[in-house]
Amino acid sequence: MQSRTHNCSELRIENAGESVKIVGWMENVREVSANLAFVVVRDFYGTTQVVIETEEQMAFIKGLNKESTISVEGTVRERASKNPKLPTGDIEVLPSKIEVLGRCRYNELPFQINRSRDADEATRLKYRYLDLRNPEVKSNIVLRCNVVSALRRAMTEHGFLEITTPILTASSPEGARDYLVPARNHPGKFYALPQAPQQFKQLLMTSGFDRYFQIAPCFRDEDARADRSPGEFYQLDMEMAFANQEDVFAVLEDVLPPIFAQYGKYDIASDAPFKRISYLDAMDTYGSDKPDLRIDLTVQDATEALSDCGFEPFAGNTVKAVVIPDFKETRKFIDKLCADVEVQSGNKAYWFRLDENGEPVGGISKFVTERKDAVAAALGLRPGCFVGLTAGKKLAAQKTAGVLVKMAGAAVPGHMDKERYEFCWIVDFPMYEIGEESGELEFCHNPFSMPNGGLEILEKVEKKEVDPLTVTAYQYDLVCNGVELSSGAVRNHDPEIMIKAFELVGLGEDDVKAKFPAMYNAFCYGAPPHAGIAPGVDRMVMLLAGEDCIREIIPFPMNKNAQDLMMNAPSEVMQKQLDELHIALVEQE
RNA sequence: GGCCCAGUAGUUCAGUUGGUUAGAACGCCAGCCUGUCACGCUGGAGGUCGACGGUUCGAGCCCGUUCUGGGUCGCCA
Repeated sequence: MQSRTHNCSELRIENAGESVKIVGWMENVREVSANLAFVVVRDFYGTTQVVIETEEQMAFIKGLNKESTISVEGTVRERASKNPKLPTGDIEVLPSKIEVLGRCRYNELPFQINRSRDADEATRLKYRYLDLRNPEVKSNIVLRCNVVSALRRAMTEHGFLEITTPILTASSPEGARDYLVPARNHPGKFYALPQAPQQFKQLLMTSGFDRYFQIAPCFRDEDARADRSPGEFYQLDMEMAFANQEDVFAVLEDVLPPIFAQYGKYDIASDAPFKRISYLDAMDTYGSDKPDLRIDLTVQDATEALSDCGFEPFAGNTVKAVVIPDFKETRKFIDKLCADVEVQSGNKAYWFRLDENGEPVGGISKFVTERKDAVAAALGLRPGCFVGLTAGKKLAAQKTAGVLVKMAGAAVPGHMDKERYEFCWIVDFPMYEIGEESGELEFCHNPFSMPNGGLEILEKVEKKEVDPLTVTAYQYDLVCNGVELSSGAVRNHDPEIMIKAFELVGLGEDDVKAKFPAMYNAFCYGAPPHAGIAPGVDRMVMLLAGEDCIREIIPFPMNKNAQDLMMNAPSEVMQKQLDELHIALVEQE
């Protein structure tokens, strides 16, 4: 006989009378009397009820712990009392033979399978193979498979070739901390795991491949966040030759909406073309370069109206305001909102309200009362308005206000249309910035991006005709519901412009050659203009699943400290291994 | 590395101003129950209150240190 004739979600009333064999985990036993019990068998596909009517079988089942795997041969029959809530609720299997396939040796599990999501996370991760038995947990992994498969299909249909690039490669001088791999045959030298296939894909373009993509593993040794797993993650990495920003946008605007519509928790996704917002506008209006366009609140400037009002934290600072009309929430609600903003942003938020007569009340209202008419005019206030305020250097005030917008949007009723996916492109990122530590001009993002204006604009900067801080790059982010899904750029494929871009930050041709030898050399042999982007697969699946924590959509996640509690990684290794790799450990202080 | 939150039964949690034997639900074990499906009923076992130190006649509760986990800032070309 076959190992099974049907899976656990297949049998229906039409199968009544058939001889079948099902296999799966013994999820539950409902013992109704001394010689009547119901056994729920669960496999990947669903559950099927097995009815126990003989004393012999009853004794056998009672000797088994739940979560053991069993096979059941028997006859399908119509249930005496049906369960309309289950697909297989009309039938049950009357067994002729029950076998144990894998005994569960424990009658108590670390957590109950169907409630594993409530359990302590460290325990879930240690027993991830049990956690994943929970259909609710498993479904996110299934979703991930479906999304990756759909992305592959769509990219292939758009003429992209999937090409794999090396995992063991060279350490890159800039960017995140690398994961290093000691080279056994080269004492003192190291490979690095790629932070992204960035240089390889640009080299593919230079090699004459026209459209490349890859579901690429990326490795960065940086600390975790709720939406950022430590160590490793996946990107839908893509690059197009002879392409500009619009070409890249067109591909993703074609590929993503159908996938979001089909696999997303919410049915509505933005139509193409997605809204485009310049970086500076995004920071001014939303206090964030990843705005959540489902929220209707925005940031206003209140520096002129309030910086000299006598409230110490505002003095000499930029002040930003988030106004919420017809505000009905309690003092307790406001305090929690401000506390949450502080935790999230690292900066304090302040507030006052206008009562029904338009008088400032609560929070810092005593600093506002004298100038209430001017403030109301500047911010467009009406009686009943709540005014959230942030202050600091311009960027800090903006970012804190941005956090306030997102938190208030989510918490105050009526300001967020949650059940949808709102995409936007953030464009025109600045090419340069003044580094906070160095005080010198530095690259804002990566140095591979083409400046808007090309060589000409850089020469003008050199001649002091143009402020370098006003130069923008063909650098863009794709944002969905306040999540940075993706970052990309039109690349700088011209060695001359590359050198000029480096010269402006005090570097030169030698630095370009030293830092990116392969790419620089390759570009000297005739490179196509090219552009690309790399949407994060994990973040995308997180959005589609409606999960707030990245670990929920990763099959075997690490904890926040980059440990795999199930595999016990990282772990110590044998001295022999260290010797082979020419590694000597020193005592840490 | 900084800051915030949490740690009490196998699991999720409650625990009053510091005061008798630390409770509930689920799970587990036993008994009962002939159509359950979150089965039901009765009973039972199960605790170094994360660890260490302190204050006190007395600490799950207060103080200090520390460990673990999560969140966040820094970091993430």
